[in-house]
Amino acid sequence: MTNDEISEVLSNISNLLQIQGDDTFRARIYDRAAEAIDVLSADLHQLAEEERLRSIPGIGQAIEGKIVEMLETGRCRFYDDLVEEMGAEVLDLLAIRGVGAKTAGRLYRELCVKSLADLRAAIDGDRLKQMKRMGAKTIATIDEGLRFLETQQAMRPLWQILQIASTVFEALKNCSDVKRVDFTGDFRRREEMLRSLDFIVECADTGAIVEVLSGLDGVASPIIQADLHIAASVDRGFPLRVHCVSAEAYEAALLATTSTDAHLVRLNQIAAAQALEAIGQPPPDWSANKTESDLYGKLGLPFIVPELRGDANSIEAALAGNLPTLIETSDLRGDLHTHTNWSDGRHSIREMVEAAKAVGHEYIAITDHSQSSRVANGLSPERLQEQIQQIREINTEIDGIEVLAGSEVDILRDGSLDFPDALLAQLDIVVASVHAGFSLSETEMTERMIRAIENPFVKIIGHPTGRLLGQRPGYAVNLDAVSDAAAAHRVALEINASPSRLDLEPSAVRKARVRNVLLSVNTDAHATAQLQHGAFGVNVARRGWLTKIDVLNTYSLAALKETIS
DNA sequence: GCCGTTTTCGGCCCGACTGTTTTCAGTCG
Repeated sequence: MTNDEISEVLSNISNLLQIQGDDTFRARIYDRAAEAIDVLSADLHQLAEEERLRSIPGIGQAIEGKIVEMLETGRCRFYDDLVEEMGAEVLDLLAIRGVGAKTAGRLYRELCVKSLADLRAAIDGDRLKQMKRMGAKTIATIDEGLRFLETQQAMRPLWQILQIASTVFEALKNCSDVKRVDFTGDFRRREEMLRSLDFIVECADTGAIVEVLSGLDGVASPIIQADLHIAASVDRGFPLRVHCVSAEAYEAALLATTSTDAHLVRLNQIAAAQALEAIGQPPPDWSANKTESDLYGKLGLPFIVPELRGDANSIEAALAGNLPTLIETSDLRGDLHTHTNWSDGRHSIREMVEAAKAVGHEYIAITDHSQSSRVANGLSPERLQEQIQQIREINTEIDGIEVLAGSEVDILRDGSLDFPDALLAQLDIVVASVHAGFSLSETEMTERMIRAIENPFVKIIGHPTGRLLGQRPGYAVNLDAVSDAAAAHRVALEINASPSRLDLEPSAVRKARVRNVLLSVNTDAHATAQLQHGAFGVNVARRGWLTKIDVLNTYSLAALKETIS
């Protein structure tokens, strides 16, 4: 098992113990151990071999034993027994905004709520009212949080499906009956939230596909459906579909399955105007043996990339000759939002800088948290001074990359910043973000963010809506007003590339672009490996119609410095 | 369950905010 997997098990143990009503101090120890492993730069296997697991703060004899068991057997019996007894679904309750371990525990023990569905039934059956300290407002908050999760239940964040997606892709590719395979559907359009995982294969034998899928860990109940589709599920009931087609029909089917209905309907209107049969299932004769490019060409259109096939707008733009040349991941020349172990990151400044250099970046900004973010070990003004000093030294010692001294400074409730201007003035770049006080009204939040934008030292607004994919909607804010202010003050809005954020989202990016806002695709990396997450952000940027010049960190170092000076 | 003791049990932790209370319990970042 990997560090991350072991950390997750320990964190789940902590939550299950708390829900069960165990001693909170005992339960929290598991969470602290999970956190300690989460920020650990060393490999647990290595530490175990050297018998140094106990050197990790918060890990004693008992947890050491469980870690060793997991490393050796891939299982933890103590955890398995808890799951056996309580069910794994009770952990889903903790994803609800406003429900922590205490409330989940009371719901579990007093109302026998063991899943989101149980909670829905309890709320609808008015059973929460009977609990102590459970007033109308609290119930409404829980109901609202649950409703949000219910809207997300049929979807999965892209990152959560990535691993199994690549496993299935490789297995299909290696199947001797399969001549060709591609991703299609939501995944190929690079949606950040998927409704299904779709593949298209050139293969005459659907039975062979079922056989391949049956042999894969993490894929459940593959069956052949009518019209050569194979349906299965992955990741607790998430739909997986494989479309089997002939060589002649392959690319027409790829086009049809990649496009949303809106995109395909518009394409077929154009086809109809030329007296051509509609593209669909089965593909018409005129499309046989044509590539996707040929098919668009036949309709008088340039090739439209999958990311822009979510609606018909790209077709209108193409007809008008206004299709943008979209940004590529290779256009990114630096990262302007990263963390180190000075605050809540895993690695040192030097490690982050070396890793950024390995990614191919020309510059990296170190932007640790500011003093108000106490849980994130935010830097005091004194520590920031010290860090600036150290960054300047490292910059002279390391060749081939420029290290910028920065800060991800909190935007306080009133829109003022968490550090005085005199300190911000010493930094090369300031990212300003909201980390607390999410419940302001839209007007207040908008004013708060605009006030931050108006600060002359602020160059980027970090994760502008605060959303967490599938977990938390963004806070109420008027993004049009924020965009206008950002454009006026030449402050960039961030596309936070952290796969669990992807904030701004594509439609907001597109609106910002129309308002002449500069954007910045940053990883918000808290560990060296996360410096490679830029591609997730570029997906969003592409779906938001961005070209290279719309994105601050595609600039050369000189151009960047001029822009942010 | 972990940690650190003038060493074997007693205390664990960060502060703002909210809702349900009338002094506090719980969540969140």
